[in-house]
Amino acid sequence: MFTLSEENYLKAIYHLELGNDGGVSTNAIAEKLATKASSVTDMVKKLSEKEVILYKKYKGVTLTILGKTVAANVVRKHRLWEVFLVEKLNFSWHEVHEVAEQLEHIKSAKLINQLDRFLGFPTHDPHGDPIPDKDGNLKIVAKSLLSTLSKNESGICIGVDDSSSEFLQFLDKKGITLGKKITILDKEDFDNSLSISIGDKKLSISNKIASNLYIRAHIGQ
Amino acid sequence: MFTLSEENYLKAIYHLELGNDGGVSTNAIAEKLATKASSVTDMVKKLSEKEVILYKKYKGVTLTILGKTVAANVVRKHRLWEVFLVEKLNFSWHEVHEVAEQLEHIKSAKLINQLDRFLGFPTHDPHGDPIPDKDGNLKIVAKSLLSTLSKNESGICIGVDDSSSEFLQFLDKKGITLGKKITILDKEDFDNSLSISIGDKKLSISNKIASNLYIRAHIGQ
DNA sequence: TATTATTTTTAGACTTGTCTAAAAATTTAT
DNA sequence: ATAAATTTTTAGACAAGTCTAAAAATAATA
Repeated sequence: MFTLSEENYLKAIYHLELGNDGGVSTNAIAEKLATKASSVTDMVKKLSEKEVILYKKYKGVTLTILGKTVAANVVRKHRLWEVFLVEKLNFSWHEVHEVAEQLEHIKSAKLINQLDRFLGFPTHDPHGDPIPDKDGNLKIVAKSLLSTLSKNESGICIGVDDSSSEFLQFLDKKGITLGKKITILDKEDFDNSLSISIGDKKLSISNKIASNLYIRAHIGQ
Repeated sequence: MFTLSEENYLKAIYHLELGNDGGVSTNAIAEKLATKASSVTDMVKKLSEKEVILYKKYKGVTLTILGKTVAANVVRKHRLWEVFLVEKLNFSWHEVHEVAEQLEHIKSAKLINQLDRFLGFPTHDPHGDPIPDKDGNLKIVAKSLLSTLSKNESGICIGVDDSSSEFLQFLDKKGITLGKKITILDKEDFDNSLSISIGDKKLSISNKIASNLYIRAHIGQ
């Protein structure tokens, strides 16, 4: 069994490993968890003894199979709860993270299995991130940034890169939500801003926005 | 804001105050929380400084208005989650306590308000205990122990006194659940056991069982 | 490659919540 | 009302998780 703190470390390392291939540095973990490098060193020794990570002094860490499973399970719980909050309790997608951070640590296999069933076995959370299955495997969907599409191409909005509360609230305001079809009407060369159609609306978005929206390719009109 | 441990102490004191009128003793709290009296003394000092309890050395404690509100809110969350687990996730009433003990500490006003709405503003948990409202008030329903009814009287099963897992599982097995109408068919003088009808079944129960079942009076047949 | 800069670890301290053992206060019983 | 039993508090210790400051290792640079 793992403490709340241990679970948070494992989750942080899990996310960092997905980004950078190879070992995860002490400083990277410290930054992600808003803690100090010395605290990370302490915890990393403990997790190493529990055989959920491999650790060599000064060489960073990697998750073991066991560690990956534990971490993926925390992520699974986090994302299932996010679905619950949005689908059943009418939370907006920018409000769910903080609460899911707490709910992800509730310990009960039956709870999470029944929640999964209750929600209809969702595969993605409200931000478009995949929900690991019971064994920690996740279904990767080929996705591109909206900014990489060309004029007249279109796709379905399936996720965000930046999931900060500010960005999500911005998208809400513009009416950009998961599952909507987006078509590139025009691209401006001088600032790479885009004219797009979404639903029955047309709007103009900056390249920065377009570089934070993931799109699944969509054939046909 | 209160820590998990502080919330558990407040909840224990809250429950003990409902039982015994007057101050709650250090030992009573220690027993309820399965901890040592010395630990209770430490925590009680801290809670006293936070002005949620009144504490005089050697004289036991009582909750302040603030303390009562905080405690009732934890109980409210506990019981709402229990309803959720039973009504939405198909838990049995004997399985909910352990999970609700964890869920009751999740901090989010929106979460609990929306959960309340989602569940249809329930007034009682799956064991028949009242759910405090947002201000900590609870609706007391006049109730009697089944063992106090006379022959040919009947009532609706509205709760249990002993909510141990074993007792609840026993009731499940016998088909005794909340909301069912129970009629006393006969009382045996020598051991105070009862013949009752519940639903379309007849069964015999000991006095011990009958002294752990709460009944709301039910006029007419 | 020698020196500087950065990263990581160690050493020691602090907080929270707990414990044991002993002292003090209160209650009970003779 | 005094002694015995019980309850409660104090004093000191411990584990988990964190911190600061300093030392050690690694990486970068001239």
